This record gives sequence, structure tokens and C-alpha cells, in this order.
Amino acid sequence: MARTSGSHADITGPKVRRAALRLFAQNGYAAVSMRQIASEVGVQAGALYNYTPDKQSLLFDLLHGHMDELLSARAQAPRHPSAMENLEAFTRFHIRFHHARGDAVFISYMELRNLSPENFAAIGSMRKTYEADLQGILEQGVTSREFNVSDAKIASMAVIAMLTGVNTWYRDDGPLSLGEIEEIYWGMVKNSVAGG
Amino acid sequence: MARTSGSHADITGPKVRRAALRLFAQNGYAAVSMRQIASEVGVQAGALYNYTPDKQSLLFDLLHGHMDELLSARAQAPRHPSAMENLEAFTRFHIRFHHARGDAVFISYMELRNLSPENFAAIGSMRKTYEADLQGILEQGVTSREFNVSDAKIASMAVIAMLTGVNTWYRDDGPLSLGEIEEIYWGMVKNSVAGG
DNA sequence: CTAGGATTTGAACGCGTGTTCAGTTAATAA
DNA sequence: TTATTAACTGAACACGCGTTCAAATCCTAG
Repeated sequence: MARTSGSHADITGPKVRRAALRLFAQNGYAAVSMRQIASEVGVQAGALYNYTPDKQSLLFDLLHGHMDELLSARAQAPRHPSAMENLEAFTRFHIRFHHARGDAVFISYMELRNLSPENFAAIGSMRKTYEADLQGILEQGVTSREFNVSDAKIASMAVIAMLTGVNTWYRDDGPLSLGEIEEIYWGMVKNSVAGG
Repeated sequence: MARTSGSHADITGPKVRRAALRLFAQNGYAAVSMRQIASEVGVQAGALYNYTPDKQSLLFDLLHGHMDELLSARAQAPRHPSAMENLEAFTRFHIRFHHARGDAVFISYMELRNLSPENFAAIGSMRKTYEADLQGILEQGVTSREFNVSDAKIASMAVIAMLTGVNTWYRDDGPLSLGEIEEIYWGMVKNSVAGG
């Protein structure tokens, strides 16, 4: 055997994924060519096929990896006795996690239609798991009378849409820090489900 | 002159736009070919160039037409003396208008990056006008002490994201009518800016 | 019925696509 | 030093792309 420690594969591999993530987010999956990705990595197009069987799998791996990170990061979050505390933790987690991964989030919403049916189902089910997490918190709060929502499923979709929307307009060099955004959004989320 | 009343142009033209709208929304601008659009219209690809100078203009016309409709429909809405009434009207308008135009809404969020810089700026400024409408309502409510928001701009982005999110999950054959959705969302919007 | 413009066809253009693969290069194990 | 193999190149493949345009077709005004 030769070239195990000095191998380039563990350098080029991540480079390929990073380049694909950036380009897919910026220009869209269909509009990005394998040659563009290769050029950003500093390699010829053929070499990419050492790291992905095809373009479609490259997209799927990015989405799947993102959802995997999301679910496992969320799974590690501590659970609190009160629904209010759980909702606050979820709100802050969602804003921070998604802010740090703008490209992956964008792709996850935009490029689902470019996945094969099986791949689409796989990502869809992971997303449902995440949504069910928030839905569970809302149901907990309804039971404990901390919250006042008529339909936890719909309320969870509304809250997630509101929180994810931060990504579409927030800029790091803007007037407000992410911490301030967190405060404002947590206030709105709390009122939206606890008020009335 | 010949063929003015019996002309096909006023039939084929809208057909082209409808087909392009549907296909762009379903598969993405970059993934849809002029031949696909032509095939859905029932015509050869070359004939499309009687109705658009190129593919890019076709996309822009769809987005521009959508924003035009949005702004003029909103402009016709009556204004109320109280911010609360204005916010309720905006909320219900937004949900209904966007629900009836799923494809155009989807494209308007997804395909902005496929516009040339000038076209992008044109659409962006129209969107800003719409957002400023809601922002003005929130500011009115802050002045009149009907609302309690620290930053009307951010609150308006949060509300719009929440409302537009309905399009991503609502289905006409689902368990709830759009009217019921309207009620639930209006409750959440009201609490989010008026509570605390 | 005929003239003439509106509308569409169908073929062609140069170009870029995803993917394959024989051959070349580079780095380590022995 | 040499054998081995991971990593990459560069050319090729068939194919679809957006767009153009002369020719054909369709329809109405006169």
C-alpha cells in the first residue's frame, strides 16, 4: 500500500463539498457545472468523481449532512421542565444554528426539487423530525397552560418560518448584533404563542 | 393589414407565460429549457421568440408582473384609522393574495439570483415598497401605543416571513380551510406585535 | 380571389453539459 | 531504489442548450 498518510483525498474531499455548497447556494444546483466546482477546487472535472459518484449525490450529501448536523445538535440540547424555557432554547438555537449555515439552509429550501424521490423523502423525513420537536414543545405548553395555541402543528410551522426568515435579511455588518436579533425574535415568538 | 382579430398572438402569448411560470416554479429557471416551454404550449421552440426577446426577459416579466399585481392590489386596499385594523387587513390580504399565486411567489423568492443586476434591482425595490407598507402600519401602531415593538423594520420582516410560510405547507385538500388559517395567523400576528 | 402580413416550422449554429477512462504523476512501503 | 497505488489529467463521448432565420403556412382585408 502507498500514500495513506500523505494522501490528498482528505483535503480535496472537503474542498469539493465546500465549493459545491457555495456555488449551489449562489447560483443554484442546475446552473452550476462540474467544471465550475472543479475549477474552484483547483482540479480538473474528472477528478471530482473520486469524491462523488455523480452530481446528484453531491447535492444529496450536502443536504443530508446539514440535516444530520441539525438533528444531532438539537438532540444534545438540554430539556427543561417548563415549556417556556424549552421554547426559548429552541428559538435561540434555531437562529444561531441557521445563521452559521446560510448556504446550507438556502440549498435545503431551494434544491429539494432537484433530488430523486427517495432522496427527497429522506430529507423530508429529517425535516419533519425537527418540526416535530418544536411541535412537541408547543403541545407541552398547551397542556401546562403556559401557551395558548389552537393548533400546535400550524403554530410550529409559523414560528419556524418566522425564525428561518432571519437568514434572508440579516447581515453581520448590519446595525444589530445576532444577540439583539435573538432577543427581539424571542419576544415575538413568546407573545405569539403565549399571549391572547 | 391582415390577421388582427383572428390573430393567435393574444392566445399564445399568455399560454407561454403560464407554461413558463408553472415550469420555472416546478423545476427551476435554469433547469427548464425553451423547448420544454414550447412543448407545453404546443409549438416549436423558435415560435417563443415572437413573445419574448430571450429566456431571461421571460423570467423578469413574470416576476415584474407578479410584483405589479401585488402592489396595485395592495394599493387599492382601504386604510383604517387604527393600526390594529390595518394590520389585520394586511395579514388577511397577504395570506389570500399569496395563496392564490403559489408559483409566482415561489419563483419570486427562488429565482432572483438569475436576474441581471438591473432586473434584480427593479424587483428588489418593488419588494421594499411592499415591506415598507407593513412597516408603516407597525410604526403607526407604535405611535398610537397599540403595538409594542422595539424595531418596526425587523418586526415587519418577521411577520412577512411567518405569513409567506403558509405557502410552503398549506394544501387546499388539507384539514383546515384558508379562512381558518387566516384566523389562526391573525391571532399570532396580533399577539406577536401587540403583546408583552 | 388575391395580396400581404402575422405566425409558425424545422433545421442549423456554436457551445457547454455530465460522465468515462486510458494514461500520467506523485508519494509511500518495502 | 523499486514496486505499488492513490490522485489527477486531458481528451473524448453523446447530447441538449439558447437562439437565429429562410421558408412555409395561415388568415383576413380589400
